[in-house]
Amino acid sequence: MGASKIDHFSPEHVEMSAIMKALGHPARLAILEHLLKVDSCVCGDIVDVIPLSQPTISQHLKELKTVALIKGTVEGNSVCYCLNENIIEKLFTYIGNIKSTLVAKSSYC
Amino acid sequence: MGASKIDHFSPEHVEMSAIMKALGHPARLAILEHLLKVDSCVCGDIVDVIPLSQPTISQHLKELKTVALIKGTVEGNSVCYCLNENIIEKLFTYIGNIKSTLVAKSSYC
DNA sequence: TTTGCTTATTGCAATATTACGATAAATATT
DNA sequence: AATATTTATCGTAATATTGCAATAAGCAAA
Repeated sequence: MGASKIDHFSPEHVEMSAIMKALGHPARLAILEHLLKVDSCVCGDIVDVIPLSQPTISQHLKELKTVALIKGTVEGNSVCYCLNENIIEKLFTYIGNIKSTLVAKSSYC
Repeated sequence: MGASKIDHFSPEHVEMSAIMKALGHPARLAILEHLLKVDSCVCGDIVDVIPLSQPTISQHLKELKTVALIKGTVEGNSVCYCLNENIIEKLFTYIGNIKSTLVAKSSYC
């Protein structure tokens, strides 16, 4: 096969894993942090900052957009990208739940 | 090409993205949550709980082990898997930093 | 030591990802 | 209108991932 059998898993697992997967590439984490660092959302400069070609960056941005980790709004000639706080929050909450359940549990091996 | 040019990115981005990538599959999230739910670490039953074959589960476990999200200790016949709190904590901290920076920033588009 | 049980590995097919050159599409400027 | 600028898409090659049947490897009893 090759494709993951996502129909066998819960919607929450499918959604969360898609978000994690989108963050599962150093370039996409670098894009995320760049968007965080830069004050304005004007974002053609991502290509200048990250050592990958313009088409590749565009593709990575698309993947981040697909899971709604970022939003992009057209602004004249260029496109302004910025982070979507909601999705980051969702991810934070999910990991936080795992963490606290784990701490409460304290059965190790 | 095809392989990601990880040598172009910071060690932190490489490490964090590897952890995220390991969680970027519904089966691996399901494994994680199962380990969290079950009180004992005795874990041959993952195969019974998740609708994938034994070799596939074994492979997913290996990926989680590679990034140290889980630990596995041999226990007689079987292997006992459990979560590694440190890595979960690390992930939580990383996302938390992004989140709080984002909140403090409040420049949207 | 043979048998059974549990987990890992191998080999392979199907599919997905990564990366980029070439090119298109859309808007700005001249 | 012609040109420049910016971003997206297409096409393609290289590599990685996903999944499983078959099989190996390791240990526990009998």
